[in-house]
Amino acid sequence: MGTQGAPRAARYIAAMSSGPSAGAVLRMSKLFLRTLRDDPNDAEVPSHRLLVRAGYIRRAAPGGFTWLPLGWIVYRNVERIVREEMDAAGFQEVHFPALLPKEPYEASNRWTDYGDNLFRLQDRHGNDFLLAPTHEEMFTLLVKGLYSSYRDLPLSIYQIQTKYRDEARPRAGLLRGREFVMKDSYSFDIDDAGLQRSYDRHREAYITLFDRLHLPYVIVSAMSGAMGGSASEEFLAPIDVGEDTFVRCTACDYAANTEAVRVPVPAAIPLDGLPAAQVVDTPNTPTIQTLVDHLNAHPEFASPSGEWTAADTMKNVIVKLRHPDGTLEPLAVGVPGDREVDLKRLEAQVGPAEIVPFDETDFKSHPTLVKGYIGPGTLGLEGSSGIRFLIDPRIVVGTRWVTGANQPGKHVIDLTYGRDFTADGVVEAAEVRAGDVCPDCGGALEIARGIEIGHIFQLGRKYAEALGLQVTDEHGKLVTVTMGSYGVGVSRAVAAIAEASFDGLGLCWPREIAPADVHLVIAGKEGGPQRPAAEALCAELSAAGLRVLFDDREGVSPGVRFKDAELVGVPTIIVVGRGIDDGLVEVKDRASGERVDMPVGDVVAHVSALV
RNA sequence: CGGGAUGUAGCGCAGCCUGGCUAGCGCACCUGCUUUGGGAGCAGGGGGUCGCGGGUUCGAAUCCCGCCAUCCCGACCA
Repeated sequence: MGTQGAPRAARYIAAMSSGPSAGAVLRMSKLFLRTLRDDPNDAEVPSHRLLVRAGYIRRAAPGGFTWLPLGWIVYRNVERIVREEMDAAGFQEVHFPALLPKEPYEASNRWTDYGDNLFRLQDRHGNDFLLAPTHEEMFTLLVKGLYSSYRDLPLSIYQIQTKYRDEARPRAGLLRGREFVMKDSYSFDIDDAGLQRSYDRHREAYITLFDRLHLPYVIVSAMSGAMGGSASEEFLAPIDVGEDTFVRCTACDYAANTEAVRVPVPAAIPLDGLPAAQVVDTPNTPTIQTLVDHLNAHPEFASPSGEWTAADTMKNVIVKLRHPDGTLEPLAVGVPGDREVDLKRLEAQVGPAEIVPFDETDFKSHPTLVKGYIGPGTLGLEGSSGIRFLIDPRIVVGTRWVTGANQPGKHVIDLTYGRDFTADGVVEAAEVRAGDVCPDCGGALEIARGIEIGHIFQLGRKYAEALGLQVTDEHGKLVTVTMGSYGVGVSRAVAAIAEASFDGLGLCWPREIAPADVHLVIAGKEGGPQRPAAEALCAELSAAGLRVLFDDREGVSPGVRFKDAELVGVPTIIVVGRGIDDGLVEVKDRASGERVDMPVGDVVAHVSALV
């Protein structure tokens, strides 16, 4: 990505204000650091385990961590890189409070839509406040207060800020806390084309950013969830401890969050000549498996393919939607019987409503529903139950199904969509499986896990409308601004980088992220030539602008020093040991484990070339 | 929010079932001596509201009740 003149100045300023402290020396004899020999009991994922063991972070609260000196250096390196790339893209930094009044969030409905994940509190007067989970409302109001013309747009501004979410279950250390740092940007444009350009600029900036952070990523189509809005993509680091499940095509570059996967719609089948639907006795078959077994055990029910399978059946699942205003609405979902309804996918489609189970009491209040034998006849807004009925996209005109006949012990065979039944709409709620068909190329999909490290949204006009952000266009008419929002988990990125780079010995940082360029180790008898030689080398490295972590501790055995150096994960380890009598020191690459002896006089040039 | 497990020194753990001396071990820490290329040895030492609150008992780390926290699996979410 190219950088123009003006951004370069911004880059310089950012580097000056929070730069990587060229030439800094951290002496381990003085450093506030204690490494742990054992894994902390409560840490499960590698990044959490190693960051605690290596003395980078320490748990301070449920879902909250204290950064120790090494960790804080690493954190600031990540933050600096994020800032530099935002500035380079021409975005401007602002900073909001985290503690905010409720009113803007009431205007956007997020005070309620965000649910229990929002930290709410009151001041001494009983006024409601929140600890912001993201800042769409505040950015919108800020722009509204200052700008009023199309001439001022486009605009993209960002902040790097502590965010709060009352997670049901904080876990995995830095990967999911209740307090975390996020970079959030917002774009403001006059029209959809402008929004698309702003979105694309952020997308490009994120690609540059994550490349620079040495984070592997997959860009997947996503749902926008509680943020509202339409187009949305996630940057996922494909790492198994991640909590996001996504699919990717094994043949083309299609990738999507499971919630956003679109099922290819099959072609309709002509209705002419299809067999008529018939109601048949299927006693004691309330589940798909019992139904399929029964059909196969009775030859009079001839299957078109020779043998009945769950895929020949249609399963109708009833749930309730709880809308943000608290009202409950029953909803029927029809999916092929060989697939479960994925409640997460369903919820993503019907948001902001939540899914709650349809229980025995609900069945009693809907007497036309026969549990285990529910079928389209009773479903639908026009049906006898009046329950809205949504179906899987695979159920197209001409497809035939075995499904409930709305009588105990009876099913209907060859019930044909478009002839015998219809639905109120289509919904993507069936589970996604490995091997499913790619909607782009028809290849096979695979399922993988990832850590969400970035998320970009085209919000559209939701917030601008709710909060009245309008500007005059070139004709002097008021138009509502369209917005985008773009997040990067900064503190999470530290853990994600650790996850992407650690090995069996410890952390293994990319150089620009690492707390130092070199880890200088003294390995020799106290009083021997090693210490003075190491001190001299340390001074030279520092003078050359290299950041040095210097293990100058006394009375520490070489084994401990080596283990600590590997655990801490600085990319280059220099050992001043027994070779010093011949003027040699050992230079080891942390990642590859390669070590070479070289004349002490060559070290500065060697390491400088790596940086 | 459901199911399970756990909570004892900075970290890792034993003790609890079957209540009873001063609550113990390893690592880490302090002192001394030895050791110095892969988490050293010996000797001595400091450090504990046994998660919190209530109860039973002559007596509670141990038994009972409640709460909190942590981890795992679900549910939910950046």
